[in-house]
This record gives sequence, structure tokens and C-alpha cells, in this order.
Amino acid sequence: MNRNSTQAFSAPVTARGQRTRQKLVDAAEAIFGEKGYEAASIADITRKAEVALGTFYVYFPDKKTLFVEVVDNLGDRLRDELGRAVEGISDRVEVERTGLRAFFRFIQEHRLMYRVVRQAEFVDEACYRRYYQRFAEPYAHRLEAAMDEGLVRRIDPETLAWCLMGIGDFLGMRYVLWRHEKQLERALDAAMDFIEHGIVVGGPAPARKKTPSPRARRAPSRSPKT
Amino acid sequence: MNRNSTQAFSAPVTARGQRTRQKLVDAAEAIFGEKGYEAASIADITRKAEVALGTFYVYFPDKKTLFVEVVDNLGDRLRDELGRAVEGISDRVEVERTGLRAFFRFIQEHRLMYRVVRQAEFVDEACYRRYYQRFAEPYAHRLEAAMDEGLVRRIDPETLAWCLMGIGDFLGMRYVLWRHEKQLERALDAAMDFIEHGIVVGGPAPARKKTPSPRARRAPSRSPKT
Amino acid sequence: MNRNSTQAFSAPVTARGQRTRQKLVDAAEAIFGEKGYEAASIADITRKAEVALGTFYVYFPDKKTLFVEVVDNLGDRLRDELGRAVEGISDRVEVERTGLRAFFRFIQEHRLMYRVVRQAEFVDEACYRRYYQRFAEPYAHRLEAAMDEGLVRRIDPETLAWCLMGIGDFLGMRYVLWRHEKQLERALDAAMDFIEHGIVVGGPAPARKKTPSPRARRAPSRSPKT
Amino acid sequence: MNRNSTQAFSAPVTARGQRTRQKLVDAAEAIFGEKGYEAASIADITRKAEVALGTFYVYFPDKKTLFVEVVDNLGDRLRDELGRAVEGISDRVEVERTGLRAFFRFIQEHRLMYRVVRQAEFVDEACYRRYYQRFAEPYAHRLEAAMDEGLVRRIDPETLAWCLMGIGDFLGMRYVLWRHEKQLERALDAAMDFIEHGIVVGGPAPARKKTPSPRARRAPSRSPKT
DNA sequence: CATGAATGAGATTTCATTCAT
DNA sequence: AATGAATGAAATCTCATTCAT
Repeated sequence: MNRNSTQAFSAPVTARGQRTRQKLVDAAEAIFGEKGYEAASIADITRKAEVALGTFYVYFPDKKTLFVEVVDNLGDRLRDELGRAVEGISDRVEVERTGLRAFFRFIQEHRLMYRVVRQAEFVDEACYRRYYQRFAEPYAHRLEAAMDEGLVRRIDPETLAWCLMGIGDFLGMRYVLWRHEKQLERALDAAMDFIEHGIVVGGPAPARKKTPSPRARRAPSRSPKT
Repeated sequence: MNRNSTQAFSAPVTARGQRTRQKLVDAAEAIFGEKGYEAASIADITRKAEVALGTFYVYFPDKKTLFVEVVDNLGDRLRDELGRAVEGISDRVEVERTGLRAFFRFIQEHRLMYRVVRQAEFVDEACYRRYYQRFAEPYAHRLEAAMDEGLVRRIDPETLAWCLMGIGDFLGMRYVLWRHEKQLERALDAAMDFIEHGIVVGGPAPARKKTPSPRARRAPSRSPKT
Repeated sequence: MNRNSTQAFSAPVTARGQRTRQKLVDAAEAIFGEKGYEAASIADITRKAEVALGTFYVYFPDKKTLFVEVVDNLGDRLRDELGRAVEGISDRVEVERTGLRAFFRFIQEHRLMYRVVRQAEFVDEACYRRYYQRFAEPYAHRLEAAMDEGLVRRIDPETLAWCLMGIGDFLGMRYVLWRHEKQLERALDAAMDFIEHGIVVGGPAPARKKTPSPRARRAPSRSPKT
Repeated sequence: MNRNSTQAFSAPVTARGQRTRQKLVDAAEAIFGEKGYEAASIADITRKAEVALGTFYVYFPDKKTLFVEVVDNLGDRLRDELGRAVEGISDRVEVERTGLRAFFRFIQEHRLMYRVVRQAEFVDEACYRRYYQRFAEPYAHRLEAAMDEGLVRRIDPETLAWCLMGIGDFLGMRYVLWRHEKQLERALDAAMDFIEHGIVVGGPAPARKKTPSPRARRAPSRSPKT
């Protein structure tokens, strides 16, 4: 059925080739973000990149491969940008606030691309997970280090990392993607208040609590210390 | 193209018709969850529903309309289920914990359908937003009421609602969809610890802090250097 | 990669469907014969059949399947036609002559189709072999029966069948396909002369010769019996 | 489209150029045999020849031209090889046997290329006919000469040549290409028996029978029953 | 109400060929 | 002479939707 050859895929490596390839990646970023993975056609991408249709297949074996590359690129850039943003900040709370702010700025600047990631789930699940896990793991490690230094309360670091990512993601969707940016700063402050102190009224954080059995914690916080 | 919700479309209303319609909705739920919106064909759905291809168009004007109905159904059911789960619980923290747990159970039981929602963004954005806003608004109201009663610290309720939704969403993805359910309870406890008390070590929750101007907070306030 | 469903292919079975299907098969016969397998496009076939392009895929999963069906059809018809032609003829030589003549007539009437078979080798080798073997086997059996009755000299029947098929095929190519039909009858007579008596001058057929060792037969025919 | 053989095409003539050209022809031989004309791509050929894609068009104006050259080469080599094989053999029957054997050996050694010829029919019919006619004509002449010398019965030489070619072709397909080589010698003996003496039992070859009118021969002449 | 054959626009992908280097 | 990036026409195949029964 498939009379394909057995050679691996190989794309041009000259400078000119690199330029063409980049044009395609950039165009894909824009088109995927605008229309979504399925609705974006190769023709859309090559038209935007101002190359011929066939040129696409000189550089990528198929649409999915390019999509995965675009998503991975996005992840790399986001990671680098956030890393740069919080570099040198020692106050842990300030790291979170700055990181969150940098994340929102990144979304603002790559509004279209950000939407693309959600699509990845049905295109290439591995790539989808990779996108989130690439952050979650180092994030958890840094949080754990902060806990060791006494800068953050001791909470299972992995869970905490995913909670904070969820907060960032949803606020980004609500206040950046959906264009309510006037409320963004207010929301950021409110979120930081929540992240710092939680929802419980007046309670100090319990000191050394190991994750308790769920039942035992029914009445948790009314400790005299408050 | 845009025959939105004001459809001049009229479908059978007999009992038999209702049954056929339901078969289609149920089948669509399964197929959309399994394959995603684009990859799911009408033929897939009618085959699963055990009706003829043409019957689809007796009940729905097009594929998108059915998809939107499925997503809306999903949202309604989730809302109802969570509502039922926390009904009658007075302890606010317990409401959160129970709600989170009910949400995870819902995902477990509708693993495929959960994935459908993310697809909605590029199919019908209104429906996608509706899905989240339907929760966010009442949630914010209930949180505000709890604040009024002094059960929850005063934080911008809308922001808080989206933060909590983000936490639930990401933990659900990480610990339910990605099948690490053995860690689910531990993660739930850790998350509740975070939600209750935040990340800051030992500090009491500040009483009445109004959202400060962003610039003013550049350096953490307790620093005389500012 | 391939999000195909797992259901087997199923084509319409109504009378109308049968008619459409036949139109496609007939058109394919003509187009394949005219252009060859590769050069014949689905669009060519549906255009000739006067149906829409998509209709093709209602009846056949792909081009190859239709091609195989066409070749198999051709083989069936040829077999039936030759069978009918020689039915009731008792003189064995006359059977050969009549069969050859019927074969030539078949080619004349299905000139295009006949060319198709040669293409099958690269399309579906099984189908290609089937085409020839379907004849070779019963042919060899009938020849063997004729040998048992003393109507034909005893020669390995399978080899003999393939020799006779080769003769028919090449004469058909030379004198029918290549349009030298004026010479056809003369060629038929010459071929029959050869088939009946071989090329050796004056020699009677050796009576009971079992297939001798190749070396031993170096000087074969100058036996006194001649 | 029709730049047939009178090409205004000029290729490099240096020694280096000749080497490159030969690499391409050799590679094409292999690739065409393996994949068939249509499925073989220029890229396949240049990859195998270890030259750049563009180099192809330095030596050949298009794919078809190279294919025709390959087929013609094949024909030339086969003719030469068979010529060499029977050189100096005086016994006519032995010439046939040796020629057949040499043909089979040629197929064995160029198994893939043999298949190429059948493809030629739809690529370039002239080349296809040329392939067979190049043999048929000298073959017929030699047979006629043998008849003049009384070594072979007098049968229309052209017809006889095509019959013998058909026999060789079909036996080659059946017993060499389809890998039943263990039976090859036996088949060769059986075929020679048939070729020498025909199928008719015991009968002496009729002496001077001119091709009779077809109608007159309806009933075999020796049968009183008619 | 229900059916399912028919439609055709549109998507992906291949590859012979060109041409600037 | 040789290169290989770029081209775009053309082919296969899918599927939402229509409509006659």
C-alpha cells in the first residue's frame, strides 16, 4: 500500500534553507493560533510564509510534526522568559508575583500561540504533557528548595507547583486571553494575597503539619494560636 | 455560517423522536470524547447511535450544534453534581474540599468528556467561555457570601473563584486524567493545605489590605529601604 | 496517524446502488485499459461513469481494490467464454484450435482490458498470478485427461499448459493487439501446425519417453524409428 | 511532450561525465525493477546513484527517456547473451534448448529487470514493441534459414518465432520469476519435447501442407464422420 | 420520521522538473 | 559538471450535507 522509501526525513541545512524553515515556523505559529490545529491548512501556512505549497514538505514530513515543533518552541521560550524574569530575586513571594506577571506578559505577546497549546491534547498527547511537565518539575524543585530554606511552608512541592500553574493558567485565560486586562493588576494582587495566605480567616499557617489523614482534619484551624 | 442559537430549526417532538435524539446525544458524547471534534464524523456518531446517517439532520442542523449541546450538557451536569455534593455543608473549607473531591470523581466518570471541553475553544468560543463562566459566577457569589459571613478572608471573589477553578482543573488533569490516582488523596490534602493557608511561613493573614498599587509594592513592604 | 475507524468497508446494496457500482466497474475497465493503472485517475473513472468523484469511495475503498476486481472479472469472463467455445468438441486438436480462436476473439472484443492484466504485476501480484493460474490448473487437468485417453502425447501437463498459454498470449499480442489481424488466420494455422507436430522434420513423436536426464538427451532424434 | 528520440538534448561527454551517466543508468535499472516505473522517483534513482537530484537532468531530459534507455539496454544485453550462448551449435533443436536455458539464466540474474519490460507497454509503447520485435525478426530469419536447410519443418517463420518466444516467456515467469526453480529442468525437458514433436500422438508431420482455408479445416480432415 | 446513496469542496501529500549558485 | 532548494500541478481520499424515497 505504502510504497514509501525507508530513508529518514532530511531537510535542507543551508543558510537559505534555515531562513525558509523559519518562515514556515513563524507562519505556522500565527495560523495555528488563529484557526486552531485542524482548521489550519498547509496551504494557509505556506501562503503566509510566502513559499510554495510543496516547500512545506521539503522541511516537514507532515502537519503534525510542525505543530509539535511549534508547541515545543513555545514551551522553551516561555521557560526561558520566566527564568530570566525572576533571576536574582530572593524574596520568594516576589518570585511568584514576578513570575506570574511575566507569564501574563508572555501570553499578551503570544496571545495566539497560547491558545494553541490546549489543542495539543488531541494532536500529540506526549507533546501536550511535555509542555506542562517541563515547567512542573523544575518548579517543584525550586519550591522544595525554598521550603528547605524556610521561605515557603512545607507542602507537597509537586502538588503546589501544579496548583500555582493552574492559577496562572486560569487567570491568564480569564484576564488576558479574554481581554479584561484592565482588571489584570487587581486580579494579580488578589491572587498573590490568596497564594500567600490562603482563604482561612486570621489563621496562621500551621507549623509542621505533615499531610494528615483526610478524616482527621475535619476541624482544622481553630487552634488557640490564632 | 452563523445560525447561532436562534435556530429556525425544528426537530421531532414525539416520544420516539425524543428517544432517537437522546441516542444521538449520548453517542456524540462518547465519540467526541474519544476522537475529538474534528476527527469525529457524523457517520461515527450515527453508527454508534444505531440510526441512519440522514437521521442526524432530522435532529440537528449541523455537527457544531450537537457539539455545543454536548458541551452545555456536560457543564450542566457537572454544576448539578457539585451542587448536590456540597449541599448542606456549612464549614467553608469542607465545602471546598468536598467540591474538589466531587470534581475529581466527575472527571473519573467522564474521563473522555472532560477532554471535549478543551476542543470547544476553537469550535465555538462562546460555548467554551460559557462552560467556565457558568461556574465562575455563582462560585464567586458564594465565596463573597462566605466572606460576608466571615468564613473566608476578603479577597476579590471573582479572582479567587478563578484561582480555585484553575487549581481543580490542573490537579484533575495531573492526577486523574493522567492516571496517577494513587497520589490523588495526598494531592488533595496538600492542595487544601495550600488553599487554606497559602505559602507564606507562619505569617498571619493581613487583615484589611486593599489591593496596593503595583509600583508601590515593587519592594516587599516591610523593607525600610523603599 | 491514521484515525480510521475499525469497521469493515460496506457498500450500498440496493438496486440503484448495484447500477451505480456497475457503471463504475465498466468505466474503470475502459479507463484502465486505455491509460494503464497508474495514469488512470479516480476522476477519469468517475467522469466516464458519470457519477461524482466521491461516489467512487462509496463503493470501493481505493483504486487498487477496483482494479483487482476488474482483473478478476476479466479472468472469469475469459474462462467462461473459452469454456463455452470448446464445449462439446471431442477432437483434441480441434479443442486447441477453437480455444485459441475464441481467445483471439475475446481479446479483439476486450482489447483494452487485455492490456490491463500485464499491469497487475506491480499493483497486486497475487491478483496477477491468480489470473494466469486460474487457467493453468484446469487446463493442465484437461490436457492430462486427454493424455489418459491417448488423444495427446504424454508431456508434463503443467508445462504443456503454460507453453500453450504462452503461445496464445504472444500471438494475441502480436496479431490482435498490434493490429495485424489480416495475418491472424494464417498465424493460427501455422501455430496449430506447430502445436500439433512440433518443429522436428519428419519425425514421429517418440512413444513413451519419460523426461530424460538433460545430458543423456544430447543426441535425441536420430533414432531408427524416424 | 513528444521529444522522442530526435533529442536536441546534449549531455556531458567527458570521462567523468560518462561515469556519472552510467551510475544513473545502473541505479535506474535497480530502482525501476524494484518499484516499477511510476513508483520509482528520480530522487530514488539519484540517491542510489549517489549523485544530486539535479544531476539527473544534466544527463537525461526526463524520466521516460531514461526508462526507455534502460529497456533498450536490457534488450540488447539479452540478445547478445543469447547470441553468445548458441554460437557454434549446429543442431537446431539444441540451439532452441540452449537458448531457452540461457534465457532462464538471464532472468535469474536480472529478475527485477525482467519485470520492467511489462511496465513499458504503458510508458512508451514503441519501446515495448521494439523490445520484442528486436528478437522476433532475427529469430524468424534464423528459423527460416534452418527450414531452408531442412533442419526445421516449414512453418510460417514469424509465427513460429512468436510461439517460441511465448513459450520462453511464460515458462520463465512460471518457473523462474515465481521461484519454482527446482522444477525448471523438468519443465525445460517437457517443453523441448513439445517443441520438437508437438502434441499429436504418433502422427508423422505432414509434409507440405499449405495453410488451409480456415473454413475448410472445420472438421479435421482425416475424420470420416464429418 | 427515517433512510442511505450521492455529492463535491477541500485537505494532505507526492514528485517531476527548474534554476540560481 | 554538479548541486539541491524551490515549485506547483495533480492525485488520492474524507466527510458534512442534501434529497429523493
